[in-house]
Amino acid sequence: MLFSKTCEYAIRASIYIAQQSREDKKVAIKEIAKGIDSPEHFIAKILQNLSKKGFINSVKGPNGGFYMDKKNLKTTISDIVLLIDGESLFTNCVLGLKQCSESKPCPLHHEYKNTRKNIIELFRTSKIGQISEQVDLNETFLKIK
Amino acid sequence: MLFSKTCEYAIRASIYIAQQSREDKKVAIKEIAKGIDSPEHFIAKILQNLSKKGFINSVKGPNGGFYMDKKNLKTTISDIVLLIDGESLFTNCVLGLKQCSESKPCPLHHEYKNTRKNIIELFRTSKIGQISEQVDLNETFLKIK
DNA sequence: AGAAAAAAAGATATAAAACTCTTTTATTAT
DNA sequence: ATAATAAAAGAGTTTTATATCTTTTTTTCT
Repeated sequence: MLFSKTCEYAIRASIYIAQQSREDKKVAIKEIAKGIDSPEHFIAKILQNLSKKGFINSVKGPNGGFYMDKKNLKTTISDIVLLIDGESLFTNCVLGLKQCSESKPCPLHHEYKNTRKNIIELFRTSKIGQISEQVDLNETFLKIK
Repeated sequence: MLFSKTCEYAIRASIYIAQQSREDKKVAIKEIAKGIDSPEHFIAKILQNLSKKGFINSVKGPNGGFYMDKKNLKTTISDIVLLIDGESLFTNCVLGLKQCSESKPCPLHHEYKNTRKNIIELFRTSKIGQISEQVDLNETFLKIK
């Protein structure tokens, strides 16, 4: 697994919120949990965190909920991964060595270099807003039963 | 992280054993733990498992220890990952959807396809025996302090 | 002002991963 | 045969990730 469960949910939730936001809808936790098939209380915690860090917007009270403004629609997968899982996927040694580097490489360092570049590039260029469009067109899905 | 800690240790230990085996040395758990900088009792469990599944060879008693025969030197990283972490890295949806597929893809499915192919190819073609040669030549390292 | 809705915050519970310790079994050398 | 060595096996602990439950705060609507 590349991501923690928390991170998977965070990405899926962000895409869900983005999709609704493009129609100017705010969505409540309960709806998000259903929409991405995640535990309600768990995703609540995650949304709280995303909100505190400014990746999503929120309004309390009746007719409140979560949404994403123009700026936040430009958030990338990479941004979310960095927030939730930290930079380890992008920087840590694939074999878990603390000091692995170009000059003192682990046995997989050079072999893995290109793949890592691939991963970083992919997630850096994937914008939540853009991704959500495909979901809106029913080309891709956030939950599958 | 691509691998569990257990899997990282398993790979490093296998490479270490392979390296020593090419000089026809058997190695004890204690030496392996030192050689790859891992918790001794933890790696013991992992070696037990690798041995039971036939990926490494072992002999009990004085002058005993672990080694790899010709056949086992051909073991790939992929083989070890499959044994320890299972196939999830190679097959599971990157966003954690249970039913993600070509016909019902998650929002990252197509984007991630190539990267995944990369990962699989890399680990399928990386043989422990071959990797251990670079370590022997001090070109790459199993622990770095 | 009061009731209801919804997120924020805090505390707790459960499960899985990582790690440790102890006992047993097999092998070898004296 | 006995003692020593080393892996195998079993059981236990600690830590981290995942998930749940409860209370508080903010906002809106009547």
